Amino acid sequence: MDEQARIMQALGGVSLAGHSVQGGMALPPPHGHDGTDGDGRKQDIGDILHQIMTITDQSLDEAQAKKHGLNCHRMKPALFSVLCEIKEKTGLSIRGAQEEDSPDPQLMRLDNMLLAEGVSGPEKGGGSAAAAAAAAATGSPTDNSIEHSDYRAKLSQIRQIYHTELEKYEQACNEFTTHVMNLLREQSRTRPISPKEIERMVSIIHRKFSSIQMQLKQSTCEAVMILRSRFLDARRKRRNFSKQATEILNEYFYSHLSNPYPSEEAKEELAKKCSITVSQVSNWFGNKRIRYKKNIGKFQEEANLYAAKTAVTAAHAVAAAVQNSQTNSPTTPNSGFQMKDEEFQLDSAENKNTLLTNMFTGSSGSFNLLNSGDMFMSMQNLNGDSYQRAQVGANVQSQVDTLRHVISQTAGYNDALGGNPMYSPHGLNGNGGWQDATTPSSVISPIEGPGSVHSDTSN
DNA sequence: CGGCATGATTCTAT
DNA sequence: ATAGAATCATGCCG
Repeated sequence: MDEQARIMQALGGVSLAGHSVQGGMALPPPHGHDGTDGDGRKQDIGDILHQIMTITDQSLDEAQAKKHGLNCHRMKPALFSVLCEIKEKTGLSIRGAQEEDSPDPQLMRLDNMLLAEGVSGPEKGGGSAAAAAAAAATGSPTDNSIEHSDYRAKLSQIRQIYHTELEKYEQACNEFTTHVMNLLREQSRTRPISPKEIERMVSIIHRKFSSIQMQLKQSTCEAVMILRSRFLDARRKRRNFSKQATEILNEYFYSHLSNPYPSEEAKEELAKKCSITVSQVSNWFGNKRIRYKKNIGKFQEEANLYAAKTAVTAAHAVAAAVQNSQTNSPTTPNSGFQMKDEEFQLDSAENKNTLLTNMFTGSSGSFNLLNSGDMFMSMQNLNGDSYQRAQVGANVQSQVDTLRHVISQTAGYNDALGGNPMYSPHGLNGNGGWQDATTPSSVISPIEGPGSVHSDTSN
């Protein structure tokens, strides 16, 4: 554009002095220069070219002075009228080139996509905090923002680049437009330029710049598409959870075998613990429940393993609790989870219940896992026998009753244990479904007294 | 490479 | 909206 300006200036400044062409308008060749003396003409052209080439050497003042000189030239009005006349004749053909600027469908598509992807349009994010807020606003909890944080971060990066570039282009466009308009206005003193033409020139410039913008938008769209596909691929690609994560999930599953439906809070906690998403936790439990149910026998070993693990964990916890019982306020050991909801505390109590039962039945060293309600349930299902809860319940019950007393004096688990002395395994019923499947274990009535028979015992 | 394990997705029923 | 069930697709291991 510098060049263009220079040339325009050169033409405006030089052409009249050189008695030649001005402002791109064709003039009839001056008389006497009809090719008879080729050398002289070449000389003239050479002069003009030289002047054009050296125009940059002129100072601004020099150029202004020259321009002023031209404007004041006595022949200027005459030339101007000639130019007007010529323009009258040629103007029509120029008009024909005018076209309506209909909205480009491709550009519209790009715009729509950028808008849909949140690249253009109102500020939807930018920062991760804002992204999280947006996720929360759309109704999806923290899950989405975690899952998509990487995607969002990349998207916001693209967005930022896009806006920076767009701004740059707009600025450049405005600058150039202003410059051209000034030039044209300036030139309108020496040649006829209507405001409409200036307008047209501006629209041409804008079109050129919008085509550049379109390229930018296209590139941005491509970047978003690539990001998207990569993100989706990554999501589709299955990666096994870490061993630790699987362990944590299994621990929870088997310690809540009676009702393996973690609450939202529990899921979030598990997700955090396992460094996975909440939906992954949900998937895992969904898969686990169904696969466990399908083939309990296959999972028996695993169940035993985790029950033992849970018991050991609880053993440490209770041992600590008993040790500290004299001095400490009640603590809530909870199998490694930092759960604070009532439901989980109850389950923790269940674990202790198992442990203490084992301890008091003399099965030191190896745990009598069958005394765990959940484990019992597992065996029952494995054998396909009817659930003889009452018998075993009584067996456990006597021990638990003893223990309740001890515990109530030591760690303050009175409520939890008192509420569920039977260990109430809301387990698989005859139909192969978990009893009270949709009811969190926390709803296990704390009012039920010892020996009361839970409704699901009939299964 | 085959077969099983497992995480994800989809469809259906509630 | 959620769980169950079926299914897909990939990871892993012998």
